[in-house]
Amino acid sequence: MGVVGPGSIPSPELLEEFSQFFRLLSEPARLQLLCHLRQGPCDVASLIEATGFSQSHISRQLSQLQRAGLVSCERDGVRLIYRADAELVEELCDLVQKRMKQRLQQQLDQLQIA
Amino acid sequence: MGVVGPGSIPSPELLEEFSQFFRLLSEPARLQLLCHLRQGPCDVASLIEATGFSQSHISRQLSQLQRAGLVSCERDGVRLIYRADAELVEELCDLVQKRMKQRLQQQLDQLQIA
DNA sequence: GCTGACTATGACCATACACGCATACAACGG
DNA sequence: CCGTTGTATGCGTGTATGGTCATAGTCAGC
Repeated sequence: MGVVGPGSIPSPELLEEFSQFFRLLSEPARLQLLCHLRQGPCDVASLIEATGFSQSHISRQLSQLQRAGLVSCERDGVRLIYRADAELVEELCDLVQKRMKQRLQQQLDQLQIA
Repeated sequence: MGVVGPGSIPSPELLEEFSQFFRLLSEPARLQLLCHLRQGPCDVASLIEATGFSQSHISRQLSQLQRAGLVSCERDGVRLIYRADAELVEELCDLVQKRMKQRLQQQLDQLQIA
């Protein structure tokens, strides 16, 4: 039984925290950055190159992810090397994807019957 | 190794799907509705009562959740009884909460040292 | 069919925020 | 110290969407 599960209603504060967290992942740009960083530590220039976003945008998104503890950085001279810190995001995505597959399979089965 | 994990960059389409899903959970109102429904099937009137939101708002949010397969409904005469369909959301929230605790504990430990 | 209860939808406003541009700030090399 | 390079931030704009009100649709009973 989880915090959201049967038997309990989370406090508004907790609800707010959850939603803020999920909001971070609700932006393709941020998700994309996380994916790239998950391949290994990476400097900002590469992220700009890989995503095509402006430097200022990248910077902002990274700082948001950093505040949430999903990403951290260290200096290498004048530039920053970012790294993804938690496998949490992958676990979340895996769960979601598993569910997506289930749903599609069910819909397929429905069509088989008809 | 997951879809987001080391070794792969999800396609833009998949990225979009993930973000759309997380966007659903990024709204406290929807999360709240899910929590209530997770306690058991529930009619709309009760949800309005419990959340204080307008009927139209509830209706819209529920239809979004329904499209995503997180919620379903059946008629009881003229009214609709909604139910939460997947334990997925609870699993997601549990993971996030576990991570939140970890982070807070780490910060606590940092303060203990100083 | 008409009426009344319940739900969905169109129109609308307010706000949040994704982006880019310009610029200020920080760190290294000369 | 000053220029160069790399990163953060103030500002403006456009778009998406949360939220409400009014209204249209849907179902049961008379």
